[in-house]
Amino acid sequence: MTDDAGARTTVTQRAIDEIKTRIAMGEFAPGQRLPTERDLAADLGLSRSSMREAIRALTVMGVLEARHGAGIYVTRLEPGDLLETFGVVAEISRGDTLLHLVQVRKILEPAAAAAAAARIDEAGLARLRAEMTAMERGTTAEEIVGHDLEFHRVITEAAGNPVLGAILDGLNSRTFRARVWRGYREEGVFPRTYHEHDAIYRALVERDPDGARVAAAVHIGAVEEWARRQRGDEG
Amino acid sequence: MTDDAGARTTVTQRAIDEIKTRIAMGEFAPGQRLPTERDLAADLGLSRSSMREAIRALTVMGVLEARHGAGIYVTRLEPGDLLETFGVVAEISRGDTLLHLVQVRKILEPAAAAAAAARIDEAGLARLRAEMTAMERGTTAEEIVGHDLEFHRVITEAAGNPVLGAILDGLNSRTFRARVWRGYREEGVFPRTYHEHDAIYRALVERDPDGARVAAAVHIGAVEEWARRQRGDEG
DNA sequence: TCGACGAATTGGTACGACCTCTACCGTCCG
DNA sequence: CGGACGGTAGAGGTCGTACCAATTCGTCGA
Repeated sequence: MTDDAGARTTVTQRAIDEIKTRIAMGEFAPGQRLPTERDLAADLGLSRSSMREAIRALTVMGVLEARHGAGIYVTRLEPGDLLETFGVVAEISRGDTLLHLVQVRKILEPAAAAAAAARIDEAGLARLRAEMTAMERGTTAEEIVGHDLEFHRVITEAAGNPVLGAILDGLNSRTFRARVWRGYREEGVFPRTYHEHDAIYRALVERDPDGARVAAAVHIGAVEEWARRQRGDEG
Repeated sequence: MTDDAGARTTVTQRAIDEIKTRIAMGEFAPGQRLPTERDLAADLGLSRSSMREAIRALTVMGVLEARHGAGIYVTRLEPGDLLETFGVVAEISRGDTLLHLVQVRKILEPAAAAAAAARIDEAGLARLRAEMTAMERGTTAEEIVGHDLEFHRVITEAAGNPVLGAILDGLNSRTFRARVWRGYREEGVFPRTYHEHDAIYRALVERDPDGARVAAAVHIGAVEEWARRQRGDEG
């Protein structure tokens, strides 16, 4: 994909690619400050307006960070920064895509649970216990969902793969938000969720990767079933 | 997550969120045409420059598509459109993150292969055969990598989950693969790769999900091993 | 009837002006 | 002498206008 020599492409797009390339080449290192918008525009031979569009795009992508009055900086380029847009995808998606999202989660979450079983420490287990009880005691749907989300976040963190964690974070946000709107308790899903979480927790305590994998698969399977029923009448 | 009433946030960011929300709410449907930049800016009470930045950001995200002279349209909002930025992550990432990316692929690819085993048709199998022979006959690294990429794409397509396919596509982005293969050739791994692909292919022919899963895991495992060795010494 | 021209529309680019926030530095007071 | 205050230059944020370029579509002429 050699850039076709400035052919039919917008100036802004070229600027985006240029900056991206310079970062990939190591010319702009993580955390480093970039030249000013004005200098950068002059350097690439385009107007500040266009340069700003390019910078904004890269900012949304999580590659750059603009600090008012201070300058433009390259982010740390960690998965969490770069995969933030993943959550947006989940939020905008509708219909069958929602189901597909859950199915991907059904693949990743068990793997994360298995990895976590081999690595989680006592502090992590304690956090899981705390989230579980907090979830039981929660009153508002939003509160309960928040602890549910945190429960999963602790596990993905313990899995030790930030990329995996960032993806699952994005995947979860949508599912859980939907649950808030729908009202969690209908159909008595809440107690079942507790037991599923408990099963995952116990497997982690026993450092049983396969047990954790299965328990997580069961849990997400239930979510998938829920998503399948909801399909189509949302968004 | 109620938008904090125009607190400390830039005008452009508000515009991005506003459009995003309207799409999520269904006010702007996939494929639909939006008002003109000028109207949109007036509607949200900001300048056209700022509105353009917002639109550009959403364009890069794969949510909008601007057609010169024609107008701005919402994309089909399919996973392939939205997850295009995922490839950027792979292009920019370095060090440990590269390893983490491969590890995620190691989770997803076997699952995709297993799903494909149950669904792939004769045409798909024929394409796999074609890519394998083309890869054998290829001369340049780029050519070979292209067929390798296509081989995997056929499988993920057959898996029937566009989200999964889009993620794996991003993980396998050209630049990323090019970097992998650059080092690969020196070690004469080509023949081994062929055999690994062949193992996957045979499992698919026999409609053996578990066989396909294992074969794919072995294949990606080799890539992971390579990434682990390369870790750290690449810009 | 149909094709070509041209005006209106719409995104793309460029300046230039001004505002707001940040960081830095010199001065003044304790 | 040292820390707090305040000013100032520099950077991003916003705005408005003007003009370019691609598309669209209606109109006019062959």
